Amino acid sequence: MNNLTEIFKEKKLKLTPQRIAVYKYLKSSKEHPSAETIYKALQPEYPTMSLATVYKALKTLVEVGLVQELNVGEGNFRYDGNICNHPHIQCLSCGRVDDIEGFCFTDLNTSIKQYTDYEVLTNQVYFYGLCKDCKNKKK
Amino acid sequence: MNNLTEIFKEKKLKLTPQRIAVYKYLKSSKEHPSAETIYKALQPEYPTMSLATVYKALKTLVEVGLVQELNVGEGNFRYDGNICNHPHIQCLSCGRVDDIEGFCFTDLNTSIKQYTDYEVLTNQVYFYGLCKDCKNKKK
DNA sequence: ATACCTGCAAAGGTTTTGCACATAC
DNA sequence: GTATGTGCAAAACCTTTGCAGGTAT
Repeated sequence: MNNLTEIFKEKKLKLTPQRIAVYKYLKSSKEHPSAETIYKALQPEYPTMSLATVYKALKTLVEVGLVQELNVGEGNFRYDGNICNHPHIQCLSCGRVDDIEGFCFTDLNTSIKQYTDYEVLTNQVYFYGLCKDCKNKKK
Repeated sequence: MNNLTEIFKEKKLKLTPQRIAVYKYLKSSKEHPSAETIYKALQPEYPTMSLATVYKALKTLVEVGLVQELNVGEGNFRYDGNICNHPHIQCLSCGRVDDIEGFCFTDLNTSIKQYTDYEVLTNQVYFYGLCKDCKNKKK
């Protein structure tokens, strides 16, 4: 939350209730929600906020580096309030997306250098499988 | 090409000129084209083929495992005729997508097991950076 | 006071769908 | 001959945009 205030002040962006709400929601959630999901979740508390505003707030937050955009290949984007570089895993059965903690792939950028003539800057690693619940249901 | 014939026969799918053209194009290309790109590329030789048919052909090819779908986070899908599990890299400047060869991440599924309660099945690894051409242009 | 942001509605881009006709088997 | 696939147009999604009015600084 302090990050938000500082960075917005520094970049001369306005700290509106809508932007705060979106950021707060992302910081408190581990669900990697889509814009639509965020919009619906904030609806009760911010009934007048529009979906377009959610999209605009997300774009701004991504631009200033407070939030990261994920694309697990569903045809839409998801957002993550945790900006440190960590892999994600999606359940092929129920679609939920979880963080994988304790494993950092930043060093991969270095290991991959010898296999490409690109200047490697970042990476995204996605795993796919079956979550605990869906595994149990199958039994 | 033999794969295509065999698998389609086995799954009782029809081997139409359109499906063959899409598959052949993907096998011959290293560009990881989108549906639109494939459609335009095949236009001269198949002027009556519709974009919807390209989409349907791609869906079928992905379903039977002859082609893989990529999502580098552009808001659309790209397709790859090379189905073995390899990482991709996209240029943040010009948007091109290249294969990274000589590096296989299948063993990552095993190494990641201790960090998640999912049953890990597959993964997708994307790198982002600057390609040779764009690096040189900047100088 | 004013530059920036919101909310609405409309537009833009990608992918899917329904249906009549065509074609691979 | 029949089930499946194609081509067209329309629809369904997700995301962006333009603009008038509102608000944080």
